Parts: sequence; C-alpha cells; structure tokens
Amino acid sequence: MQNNIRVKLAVFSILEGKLVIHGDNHLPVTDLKKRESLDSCVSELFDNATGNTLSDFYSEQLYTVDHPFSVVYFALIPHFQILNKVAVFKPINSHKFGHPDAEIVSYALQRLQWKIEYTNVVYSLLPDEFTLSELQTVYEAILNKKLDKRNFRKKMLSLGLLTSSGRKKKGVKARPAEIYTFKSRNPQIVKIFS
Amino acid sequence: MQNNIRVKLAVFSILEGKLVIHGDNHLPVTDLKKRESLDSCVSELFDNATGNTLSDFYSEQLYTVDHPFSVVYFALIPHFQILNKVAVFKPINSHKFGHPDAEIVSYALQRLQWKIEYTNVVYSLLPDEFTLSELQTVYEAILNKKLDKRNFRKKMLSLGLLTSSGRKKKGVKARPAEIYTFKSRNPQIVKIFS
DNA sequence: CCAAAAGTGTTGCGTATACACCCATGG
DNA sequence: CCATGGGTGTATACGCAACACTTTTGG
Repeated sequence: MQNNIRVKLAVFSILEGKLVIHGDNHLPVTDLKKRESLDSCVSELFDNATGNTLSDFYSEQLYTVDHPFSVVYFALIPHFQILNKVAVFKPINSHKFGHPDAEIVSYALQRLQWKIEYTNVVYSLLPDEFTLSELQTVYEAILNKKLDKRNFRKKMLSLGLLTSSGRKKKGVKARPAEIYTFKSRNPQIVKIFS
Repeated sequence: MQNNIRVKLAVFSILEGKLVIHGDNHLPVTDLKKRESLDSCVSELFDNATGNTLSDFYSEQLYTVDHPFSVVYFALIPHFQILNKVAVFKPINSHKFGHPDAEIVSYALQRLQWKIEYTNVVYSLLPDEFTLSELQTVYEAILNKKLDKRNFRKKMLSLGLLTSSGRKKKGVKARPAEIYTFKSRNPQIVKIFS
C-alpha cells in the first residue's frame, strides 16, 4: 500500500527568441514528503530551479506517470526573473531524442501550444511591459513557426487581453514601438464556449 | 517519504438519452498496491464497477489531487455493456451539489465535452452499429443542449470518422434510418494543427 | 391516411489567411 | 540618407449557425 511519490517540473523560458527548458540532462525531481501538499512540493522545486516564487508565475499539472511514480508539472518564467545564476536552460530541441524526459517535454510543449491559443498565459514569459513584436517572438518560439505580423496583431488586439500604455519604447535605432501590458496577470480563458 | 496513493474512477454512460455516472454517493476508489501500475489499478476498478474490461473502452487520466492523494480517471461505456447488474448509475445532475466528488465530476464532464468536439471517443458510448439520430442523442446528452439535425449530420459526415453500412434499421414504425459504424474504435484526433 | 422519425440545402456571418508598402527614428 | 524595425488594410476562403419541408415506413 505504501508508495514513493515524486514530483517533477518542466520550467520553460524564452532566451534569445528561443524556447528553453530548465535542466541539463533531466528535469528536476523531488520526493513528496509525507503529509506535504503537491503545491508546496512544486513550489520548492521551482524555487530551487529559478530562485524565484512559483505563485508569481503560471504553472499547471501535466500528468501522473508510474515507474517511477511521478506527478509532473510545468511552469513559465521570463528569463530575467531567473535569479539562480547557475541554472541551466537549454533549447527545447536538444531534448528531442535520447533525453530521459523527452516524452514529458514533448507533451508539455503540446499543452503549452494549445494553451496559448485561447488563454493569456504567455504573460508569464514576459516582463510587465512589452511590445507586440516581443509578444510575437514568444508565440513564434512556442509554436515553432513564423507568424504573419498583421494577422498576429489583429488577433491579439481583438482578444482584449492587452492594454496599450500610450508610451513608446525609447532609445531604439528604428521607429519606436508602442508599449503594451496584460490587463490581467492571472490566467484568463478567452474563448467562451456557449 | 511514504504516502498512500488512491486511484479514483468516473465511469460515464448514456441511459435513456441522459448522461449518467457510476456510483451512488461517491465515485469508486481503491488503493494503489505497492508495485502495481496505475493502468492495472484503474482496470480493476473498472471491472468492479461494470463487469467489463477497460481496454475495450475509452479512458483517460484526469488529474491528481491530494488530501487524500488520488489519481483520477474517467471512462466511457455503453449501457448495454454494463454486465454488473447491481451497478448504480445516476444522472449527472444529481452530482451537482453536496456530492463529495462534485468537483471531479464537473471537471470530468468539461473534459469530455471538449474531447468529443475533436475526437471520435463517443464510439465508447455506442454499440458498433448506430444511426445518426442515436449519435446525436449522445452528443446532446453530453453537451446538455439540443443540436440542429442538419448541421450535426453535415459536421459528423465531413469529419470522415463514420462509415455508412448501406443497411437500414428494420422494424421501426417510421422511416428506417441508415446504419453507421465508426471507421476506427480507437481514439482519433480529427483537427490537425498545422 | 395518419403518425413518427429520417433525410436534405441555402444563406449570412464571423474568423483565419495571404499578401506589400509606408513610417518614424538613430546614426 | 540609409538601415532598422514598427505599423497598417483588403480580398478570399472556410467553418458555423439559422432555418422548414419532403420522404419513408408501420399501423
């Protein structure tokens, strides 16, 4: 009747326009202590990995596997928020083959790809203020394909998740971009199923 | 480090055009035995509940909760396949309030509602042969709303999941309906994300 | 011939896609 | 004045929703 329970975490971030994931050749794992909640266990893992606090970012439970028995989560954090400077983040592609957690990474990516189509969770990969181009870069990194600029902007603005700050990015050697923020930095589902 | 793991199962079926769920005032649960796989544990639960074999039907893992620690699954079975004649199946609505597993049932229903929009998993609620009206009844029970007959038929046929048998239902006191089968009785995702 | 359920098309609308040029700034 | 990235509109295609009558059978 007694079993060991492990909790595993995939932490995604964006680095130089690429989707990266924490961990060198495996995802961070820890044992769930007796009477410890799943939430606090994941938070601890996240703190170890990033030096930051999970409750300030987006995370969700992915799946539970056995052999060994593990509950798997993923989380999203902007790269500049990773305070743990020895943390290793590697491009998602390097986890494709031969990686012990390759299946998990692949499934997590798929879930993330679905999720960004109908929620605002990418807020958790960006600073408070950003330009539409920066936002588009994040989408392209996650979806692993180029998007059309005009269509992307139309869609994003029509979803009503963004607020224009009225200010513009200064000091760039090109036309300055409008600065946007997310209306809410909590998970919001946008497509209503009637 | 040692924790008890439980496995919980929501079994859905269709009875008299209504979505029903197995269990009287709680969902069936069992302890995961040491070194037992999740799959075999769920299969055992399903067998107890229905007298039938899980591998012949559709099931999926839903979520893992703690306090108490449980991995929750749901499964779909046509009513005539329930061989255990003492099994209790109750309409989904009776689980709305005051039910100890109400949250789980509600989440399972939501997942099921999403799933039938882009997969063929309803095969697991129907006999091999069925009419489009019977299929529509199943969709209406799950979605809890009336659907337009013409639009429903157009959509179903265009998805390419069904085969017409060429035969018609005999002995009915109205115009006999064409009999259809599912091309595949394994889970198929129809919307391709390019 | 009547009751009961099966079967069948068209139109409008909203959303997704494809596509190319001008604008504002720094150096 | 040039290089860099920001910003904009239109036309087409496709999927979804609304909507009513005719057909086939059994009794």
